[in-house]
Amino acid sequence: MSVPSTPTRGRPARLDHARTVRTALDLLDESGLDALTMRRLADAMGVQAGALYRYFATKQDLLTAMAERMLADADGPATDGEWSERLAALARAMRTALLDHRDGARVYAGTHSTGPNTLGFAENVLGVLRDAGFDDADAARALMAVANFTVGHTLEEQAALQPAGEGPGDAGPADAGVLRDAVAAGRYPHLTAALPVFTGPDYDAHFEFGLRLLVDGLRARR
Amino acid sequence: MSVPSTPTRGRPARLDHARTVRTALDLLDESGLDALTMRRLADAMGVQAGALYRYFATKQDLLTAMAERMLADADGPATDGEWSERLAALARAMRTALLDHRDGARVYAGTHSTGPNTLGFAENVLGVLRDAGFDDADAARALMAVANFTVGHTLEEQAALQPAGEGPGDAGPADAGVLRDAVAAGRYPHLTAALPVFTGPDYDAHFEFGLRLLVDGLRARR
DNA sequence: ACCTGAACACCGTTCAAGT
DNA sequence: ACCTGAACACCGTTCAAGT
Repeated sequence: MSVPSTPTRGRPARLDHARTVRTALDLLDESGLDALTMRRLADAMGVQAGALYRYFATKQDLLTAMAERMLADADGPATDGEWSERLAALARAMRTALLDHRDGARVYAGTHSTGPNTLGFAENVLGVLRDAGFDDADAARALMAVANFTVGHTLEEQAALQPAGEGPGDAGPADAGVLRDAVAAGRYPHLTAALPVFTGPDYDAHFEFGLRLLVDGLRARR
Repeated sequence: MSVPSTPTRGRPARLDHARTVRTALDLLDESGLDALTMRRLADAMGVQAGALYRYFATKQDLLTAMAERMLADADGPATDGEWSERLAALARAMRTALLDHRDGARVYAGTHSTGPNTLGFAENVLGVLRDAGFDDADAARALMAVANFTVGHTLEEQAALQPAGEGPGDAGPADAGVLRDAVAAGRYPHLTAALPVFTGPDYDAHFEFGLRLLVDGLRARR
């Protein structure tokens, strides 16, 4: 009882689950997913690479823990208002949570967390939908549709964001020129007309458009 | 003029772009993306790993060529009928093209092809939408929404398909049990109700549901 | 021109041994 | 109990040298 309540006193443990995940997310933001290696993470924690395996059985487990932690920011209390606006707010929160970390969507897409943040988010979305009158099957499938769209969109958005040459997938600003040249080289009248919309950087509007389609589709179904 | 028109006569070249991409897709189907290394591909072609770099500047270029080739199967002539059914048919063709190869969605999501199959597919979708009366911006954004949903969905579907233990992301059939346990351990009334839909393997229905939402959303907008 | 051989600078993961 | 040191079995990529 008389021991200090702050366990950081005394010889601080160099490694623990939460601190390691936080450091990994910092490293992700600084250098991207491709540069996030167990060795570099160990370095950042002042430890040898092998020591990480006392806390994470595999690198995949680490990535899953990172994905779970990201979703903490999307797992807030549901806003009030109409079901359609509450659903949209949750989808926006998910996109924002992934955008908050470099390669966030790639990390999320490559894992399958069953942690409280991930399940809590799903629970919130399902609650909004079931309260709105959708049955179990429709609510479940609507959640999947919204989540899959959001992940697919954010994957694309973050690929377009990163500077060319970094990470896989030669997306990025330089990609716009490559795409323009490729479209110009062939006979793509429709693509030529639509090209300015693609190369334009207004991903907020793109996301809102797709989200609107899903919500309106759900409204038509109710 | 008198040389044989079949260049396969004489000493056959061990390497060429198209044959290498085909072999890489075969290897992908057999062993999955994580087992697709430049060394193993070189082995399958009867060549040293370094030799591949005469045809592909990086492994990323190889993956992009693979993605481009996959989409050949989605780039057929547009069917006739109503715009909504033509659009749905194109989305289904894309999903099928990705499903046709193990980890197909992961390969596709990690690349940004500007080849004729990829651009041709986009051109087809845009043509259907613009012919239906959508303006350039709406057509472009509708294409993105449908493509992003399709990729997100198929990513999820293929992750759930693969046996546990293989590839990253401990999805797979075993994942259903993990998810069930996690849901049972917490207080998730909505998730508990919806769980059978998630663990059920009817991905066709899941895809059709999301696709329907998007199409109905577009109909409401026209 | 096309490919080999060998190297460079890394990886994830394991595990006996130290403290 | 927690971490080190060192190894194992690999990677993607480069490049002089061969044919």
